[in-house]
Amino acid sequence: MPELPEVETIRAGLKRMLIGHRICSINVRDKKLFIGDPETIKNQAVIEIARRAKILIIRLERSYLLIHLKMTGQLIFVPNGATEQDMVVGGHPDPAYSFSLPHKHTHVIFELDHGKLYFNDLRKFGWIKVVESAEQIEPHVHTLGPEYNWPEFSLEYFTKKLARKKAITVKQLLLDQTIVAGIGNIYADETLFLSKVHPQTKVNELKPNEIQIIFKNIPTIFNKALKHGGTSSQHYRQADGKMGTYLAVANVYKREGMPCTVCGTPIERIKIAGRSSHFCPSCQKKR
DNA sequence: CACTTGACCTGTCCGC
DNA sequence: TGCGGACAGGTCAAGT
Repeated sequence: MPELPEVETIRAGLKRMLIGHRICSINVRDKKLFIGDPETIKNQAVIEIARRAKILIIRLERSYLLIHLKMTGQLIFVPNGATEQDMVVGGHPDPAYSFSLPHKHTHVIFELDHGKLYFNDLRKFGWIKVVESAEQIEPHVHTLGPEYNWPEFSLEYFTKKLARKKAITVKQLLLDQTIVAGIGNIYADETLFLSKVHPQTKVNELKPNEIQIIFKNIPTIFNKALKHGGTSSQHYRQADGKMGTYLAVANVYKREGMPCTVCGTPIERIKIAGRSSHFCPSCQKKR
């Protein structure tokens, strides 16, 4: 679930809370999710926190921590002196999705001089990796396409990339991280709704004006999601444990059977290449 | 090379 | 109530 807006929200939160603080100790409870030697990052201060696509890059004095949350990963910081009540985070209307820390899905605990950073991941797809130089980050980012707000992500670039695709649908295209980095299932659906393009439309059937509209709507959706602190349907939480609020303003994602916000037609859900895809059959006509 | 499928995990939900 | 199976969806390796 963490897509670009979610990871960026976590990055901003961690930056606010962790910069300048020192890692005192690391408790790795599941070694499978932690690549590298935890001892090497001990006593290093946090210098900067960056992001590339859905990967968090925490720069320490002599090392980098790379973190991918995949689907159910969480990074939550709890300051020293937090009360028992502060420890119960989540804020989900269903108490089953609120929790205190640590719990059975807490796999790594970073103890800093002013509090603890918890890495939780129900499905254990996420990972944390320690590297010693910027060069060692390269293998993890070299296949990624540009960020949505880089000058490299131009209409010309986007059109050119599309021209090399044939068989795939526009939904699959948006999920392809080598074209533009950071889009996942939620914002692919939301972008296509805003663009009035059916998710099953083949890439080589897109009209030039549709390509232009999709290109323009990618930043629109990302910026809207960032404003809402991301989408918390279940697991995603911000770095302070709070939920994101995008779901309340989503047009199609998780709205199967509910009326389209534009025309009232019930939203439909279909499978495209194994992923669920939500769309309005009236606003997004198939062809 | 373009594209598809399966694997990685664990919890929830649905139908019988 | 229990139980099997589908589903959640980011990414990569392996297969076509």
